[in-house]
Amino acid sequence: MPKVGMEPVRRKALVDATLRAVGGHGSLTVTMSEIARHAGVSPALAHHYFGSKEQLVIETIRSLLRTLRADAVAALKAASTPRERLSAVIRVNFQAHQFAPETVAAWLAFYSEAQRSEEVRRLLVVYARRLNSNLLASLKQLCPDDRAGEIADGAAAMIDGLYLRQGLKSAPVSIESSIALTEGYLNAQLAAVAGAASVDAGRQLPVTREA
Amino acid sequence: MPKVGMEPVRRKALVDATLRAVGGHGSLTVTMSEIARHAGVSPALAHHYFGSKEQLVIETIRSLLRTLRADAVAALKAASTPRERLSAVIRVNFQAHQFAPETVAAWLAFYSEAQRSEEVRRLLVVYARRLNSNLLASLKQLCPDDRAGEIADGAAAMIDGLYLRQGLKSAPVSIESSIALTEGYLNAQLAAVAGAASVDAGRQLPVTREA
Amino acid sequence: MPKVGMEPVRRKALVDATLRAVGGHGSLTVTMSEIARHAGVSPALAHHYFGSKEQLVIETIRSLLRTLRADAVAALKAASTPRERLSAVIRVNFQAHQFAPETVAAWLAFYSEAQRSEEVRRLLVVYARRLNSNLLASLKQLCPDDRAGEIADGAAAMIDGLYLRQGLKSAPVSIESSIALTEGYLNAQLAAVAGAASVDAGRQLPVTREA
Amino acid sequence: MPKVGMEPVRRKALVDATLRAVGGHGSLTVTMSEIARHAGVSPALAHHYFGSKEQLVIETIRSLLRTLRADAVAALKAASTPRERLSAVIRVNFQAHQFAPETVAAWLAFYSEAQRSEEVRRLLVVYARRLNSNLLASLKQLCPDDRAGEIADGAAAMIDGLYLRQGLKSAPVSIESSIALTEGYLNAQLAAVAGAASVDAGRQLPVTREA
DNA sequence: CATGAATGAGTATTCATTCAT
DNA sequence: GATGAATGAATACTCATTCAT
Repeated sequence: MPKVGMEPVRRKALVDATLRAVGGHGSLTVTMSEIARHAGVSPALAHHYFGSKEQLVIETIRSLLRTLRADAVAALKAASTPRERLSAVIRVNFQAHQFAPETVAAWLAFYSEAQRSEEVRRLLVVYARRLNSNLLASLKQLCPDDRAGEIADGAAAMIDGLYLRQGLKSAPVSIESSIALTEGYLNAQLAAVAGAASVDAGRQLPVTREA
Repeated sequence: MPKVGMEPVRRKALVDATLRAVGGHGSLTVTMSEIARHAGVSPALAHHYFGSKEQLVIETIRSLLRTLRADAVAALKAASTPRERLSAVIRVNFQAHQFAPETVAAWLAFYSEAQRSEEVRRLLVVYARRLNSNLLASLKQLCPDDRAGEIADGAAAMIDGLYLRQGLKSAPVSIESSIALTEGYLNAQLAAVAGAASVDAGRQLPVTREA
Repeated sequence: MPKVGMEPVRRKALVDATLRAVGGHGSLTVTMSEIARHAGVSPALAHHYFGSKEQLVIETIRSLLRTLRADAVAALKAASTPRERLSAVIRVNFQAHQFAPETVAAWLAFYSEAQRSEEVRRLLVVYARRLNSNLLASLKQLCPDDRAGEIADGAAAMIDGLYLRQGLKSAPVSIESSIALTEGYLNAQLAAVAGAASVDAGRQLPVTREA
Repeated sequence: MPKVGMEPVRRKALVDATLRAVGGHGSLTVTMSEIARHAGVSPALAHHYFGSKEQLVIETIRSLLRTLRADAVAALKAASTPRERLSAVIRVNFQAHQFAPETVAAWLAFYSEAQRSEEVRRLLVVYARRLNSNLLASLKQLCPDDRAGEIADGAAAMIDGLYLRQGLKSAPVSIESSIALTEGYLNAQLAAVAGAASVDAGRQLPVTREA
């Protein structure tokens, strides 16, 4: 006996099932039947709610990004200095759930799908831009704008690369090491900027412009 | 009009066609027919020479890695100092052919496939290890072993991450910027090591051990 | 217009269609499409319900053997003496449906398949054993055990051989002749046993042990 | 360097290879490539000499029957009485080579093929008729014509049936048992005829009409 | 709300056969 | 005389999707 008000429950179950199935399988070649089985419903129901596999996948990516954004917002709120905010961003990206092999595998599959689906590509670009701008906002308070942009690009690339290697499973880079590596990058780059700044101190404004 | 001695010609044509087709399509869901069409032969011939799609894909990855290795060997030979060798490794990875959107897309597809095919995973792990050890060999001549390991991991991650972003196409990180970013990372890390070394100069051997 | 509860209907239709198609074609090289057409459904549905052609064939053999067993059980129940039971077994094997050219052709195809499929071989061995033991049970009540075994083997071989010839179509051995031939074999063998027994009467127990 | 006069050599090699391959595989689904490999030549050569797979198979059956006939002729020549000739026929059919699992499997495959190929059917019918007439010729010298016909049919069926069971491999009927069973059948039937004849002695001519 | 039933459109793979050399 | 090269046609099997219930 079908109950009313099941729609949000089913939608969430299907989205979660998709993430799990795609993650477990490592690609979007999972069948709708398998996804539906994970969610404990019939494949027909998945179509009923999402219209197509493509849409279900897109909703799943959206959901993943939503979570990531919420986590980032929460972490940023708890940080008080620019440097702390940078660490917060890094921590969020490497938190256990995101860095789990399953999730990483799903990310990979989505990146791959981005080659074909314009909408998926757009979503991933949005994610990439947000990561960059999160880093940039804090970095601009610690160094000149042009350097900030470079460092943000470098840090973002390193984060993504650490994900990629995690996807190969055999990579010996743990969560802690990943965080340490990224922090180390930021420290070294900021130190270099600071060193240059102190040399140039007579001609240039201090780069730290804490709001 | 069949001619003798076509086997190597066809094999190469098919491997190239696979790279192109997978790259263009962004995933291994390309059909054998499409690959064969790219190579100007019938799908049956692809099976005749490679036995299965899986094997054709594996040969294609092997071929890609072979090229990359040959390029690396050549570049390393032309470099004379450890620091130059590091730059050589970076340059090879970002050279135009490797960094072309098509090739990058193919790489992504292969990484995704690694989740399912043990053999593909093994090949990619070999590549990852080689990149690391290429960096490591030079770094160990410029800084203590433990730091060398960390810097190698960081640089490798950054390289892979820059690839990933390249795959999204909308990323504004050009070949030159990618190289600059990675070089910047190495410079900053090595500078940090050198700074620490000069501070510790009384207790520690100089880290530069140019052969 | 899909109706619920169709599964058993479709399964039966497909099994029947397989028997007909294999029988008509004389070998398992019939295509799934042809079988499905016989059953009035799509090839995809056959796969949906049976998973593979191999399984569909196996289910078909199982069904054929099930029918044969049920017929044998019924016929044996109606017989009261050992000799009548022997006749019942013979009659069942040569009844019109089993001896139809189509069914015989299917049997041949299955025997041939037994060379490749272990499971098919097992099923046919089960059938062969059952035929033997059906004959043996009655024969043991009419003659010594060792003779009973031989006669059972001979009768079973004759039955199978008559099938084989029926498969060639041009053989002029009708159902009635087939039955007469097999009955004749039993009569002659049992007569020989009886003759020998009466000669040995002084030294040996009577072999007839009617229950 | 191809040699002249190879044609008969190649033809024989291919026919033998076909028998072996079909026997080993248990059906005509063996590929031409496999047959050719067995014969140590290219598939193209098989076509060159036989035109098609169908023709190669037919030639193979023809060759098998030719051998069988030659063996029968030789065996019959060595026998002097009708009863000995019957034994000779039986012995030939169960001689080691004919009764080898591989050969039996090939026979089965041919019987199955007879459902589709008119020419194969004709060949097998010829074989069946010859077996019958070989038996019949001798039987007619030992009993009245109508009884001779029945006994020949029975004996032929039994021989074929023993082949069929041999094809299932698990059948415990050895060459010797098979011969004994068939001889036993003939003995019992002939004894029955003789018994009836002696009873009818006053009205009927003696059935033994040794030439 | 939910699903069993059903299929069309595809896809890798196989294989007998052809042909230029 | 012999074969490597090549393919068209076929076939089992898959899967997203639809629809009546």
